[in-house]
Amino acid sequence: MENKKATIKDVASHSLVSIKTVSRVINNEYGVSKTTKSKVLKSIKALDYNPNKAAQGLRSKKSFLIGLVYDNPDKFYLSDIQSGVLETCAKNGFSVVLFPCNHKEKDLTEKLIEFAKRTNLDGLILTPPISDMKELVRNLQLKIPLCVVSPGLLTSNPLCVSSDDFKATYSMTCHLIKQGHKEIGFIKGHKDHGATQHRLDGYLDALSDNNIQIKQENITEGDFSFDSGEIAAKQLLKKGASKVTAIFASNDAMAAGVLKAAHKAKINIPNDISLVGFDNSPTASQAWPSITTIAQPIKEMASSAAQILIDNISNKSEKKNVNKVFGSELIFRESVKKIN
Amino acid sequence: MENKKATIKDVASHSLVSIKTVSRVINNEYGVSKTTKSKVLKSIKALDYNPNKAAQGLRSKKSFLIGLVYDNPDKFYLSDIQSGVLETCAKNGFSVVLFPCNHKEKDLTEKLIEFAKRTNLDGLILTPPISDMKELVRNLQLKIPLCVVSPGLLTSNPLCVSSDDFKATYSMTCHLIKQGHKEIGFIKGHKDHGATQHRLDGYLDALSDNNIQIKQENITEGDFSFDSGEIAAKQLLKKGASKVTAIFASNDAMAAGVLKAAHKAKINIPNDISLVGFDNSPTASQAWPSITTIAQPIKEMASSAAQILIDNISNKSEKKNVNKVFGSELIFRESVKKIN
DNA sequence: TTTAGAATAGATATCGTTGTCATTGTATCA
DNA sequence: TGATACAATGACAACGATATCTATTCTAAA
Repeated sequence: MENKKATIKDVASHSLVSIKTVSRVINNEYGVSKTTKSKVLKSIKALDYNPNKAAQGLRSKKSFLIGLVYDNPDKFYLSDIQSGVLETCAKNGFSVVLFPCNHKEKDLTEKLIEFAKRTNLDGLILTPPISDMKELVRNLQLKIPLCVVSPGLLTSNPLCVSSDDFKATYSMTCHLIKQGHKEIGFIKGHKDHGATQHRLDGYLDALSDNNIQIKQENITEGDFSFDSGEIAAKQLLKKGASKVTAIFASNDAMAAGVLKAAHKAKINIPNDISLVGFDNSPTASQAWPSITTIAQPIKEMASSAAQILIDNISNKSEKKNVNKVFGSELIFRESVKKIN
Repeated sequence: MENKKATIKDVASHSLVSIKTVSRVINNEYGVSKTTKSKVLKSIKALDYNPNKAAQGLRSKKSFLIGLVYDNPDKFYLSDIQSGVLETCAKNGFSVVLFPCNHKEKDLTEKLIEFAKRTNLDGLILTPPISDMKELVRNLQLKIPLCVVSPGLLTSNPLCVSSDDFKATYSMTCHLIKQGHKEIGFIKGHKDHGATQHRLDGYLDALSDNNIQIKQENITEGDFSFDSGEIAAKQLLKKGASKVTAIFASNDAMAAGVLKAAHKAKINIPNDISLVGFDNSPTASQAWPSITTIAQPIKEMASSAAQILIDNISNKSEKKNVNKVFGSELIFRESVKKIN
């Protein structure tokens, strides 16, 4: 049978110091001599001691719990976000509480506050499209430490990690142009996502900068879902397959939808039409043909968000405005063909 | 500004009862009159009181935390598992702590025990392939309440939810046979997953029961990954496309791999070869052609696992052996064609 | 009426930590 | 040498709930 769990008292008497000193060692506090510290550490190991989180939390008014808020149907994206946050939190002795939600819900702000209070969270990480909701972010950050991931617009929120969607889409569009494409269809993302506008802007600016006329009929609505990609593709393609020579889908799921539509319409990709996506999800590499796309370090971003948030919670030091921006990478595959 | 959070004392003095009575109300304990109860509940609402989990946990030696252990590359599967567990835990006032791991890790049992101790978990939910590790399950359940999801073999573990993989694969194989297929290729799953054997057995028994000869060359290895499906398909197909008329992949990811291999080899599905998968993941519905597959109520299973575990933790009553079995559903799509 | 037992309520100890403040020891300075 | 500063340490209260044990009130049966 297991012995009872060791407490700080056991460690204290084992190493012949006061419990306060043990506490100091546990929390890496200032004012413990090296010899005492190593003595205590030895006892901790010998007794297989783990601080009781409940007691720590009760006394220090912390819960060591961070909430991860999301409303994103993309499982691949979510999975990366989760593992990034998870790893960093674990490293810092924090646990993660998931909060899936519906960003269209009316009382979302209240629900989140209620959730944070009920669960006694130390902080919250918001992912798109929740991080895009300016008003919500503003209200929420008055109540609880926040770190937002890829917000649509730079808000007044002090803690933030973001990606360079504009630059990435711009580069990719230039790449298509360099491959000889001039009539490039574009499928927009979900209108509630900040990234949607950034990606569109990258596309538009690249066209302008290359003196290519922007045509509204080449730009279609989508919502980041596979189905919306398929529908949008039908629209772009029915205007005569001769029209657009390439399609830029705002994410890989929609690009996969385009692929399906093309298959159905017996349009060959990339021979008839080139295709690019965004996200570098497995969908893109597993499709046939494999899809040229843009990779962002989602996991690193999430990891970084967690670290920034934890530092902010733990540090009594001044709160700086942090906004870490991550770069993207173009991934070239089979779905793009040079023309002319 | 927010007032300080209300404590049980505030509620007690607000409703003019003792803190113990409030505690009784919170915990739905026996021995509080209806009038007192409603009075207290009113105060709780009025003061917007939430019990402090840390204090509750400290005193009652519970953490209200459940660990979800997984090592599964299938994001869709995981996502369903997570949301099922999450919902049920939230409903019961529990939080979920995720524990991704590597099932091949040597000291996994120790790591898990360490994790459970450090985080002070009240219970653990194990998913495949961790739930398939008999030895680990046996050792672990001595230390902490456990609920296993879809274990390969019925262990002595009292808490368990499982699916009828055998029956499902059997039915689907019979379906293929009814469509005129006799040479049916089969791609096995990862050898460490219990489901792998069950699914194979369903296939084998269906062939036997229909007096179809079992051919070892029609059965290939796989590991549930897209790539392994593609490789296995190449094997099955190179033996002359005339050989097998249908392929049964043990999951959808591998079925998608088969699809890619077929595309590359200019083999038309379903006209040249029929294809079925297992899992009913989005992969199957979004593929072109869409893939006939088998749906299991993963989310419900996960939800049920959480409920069973929580009941077991909370109930002082006798611990029954629980093994809830869930049925499957055949989903017919475009990838199967009747022949002859 | 009496009384047993159920229903209800309260006083106080306790869980395992950290916070506050006091005390000790030791090196440095005038 | 004595004063002083500062590092190192400890005693004890407090966090907010539940557990235990005791006391009161109410109800219904004897």
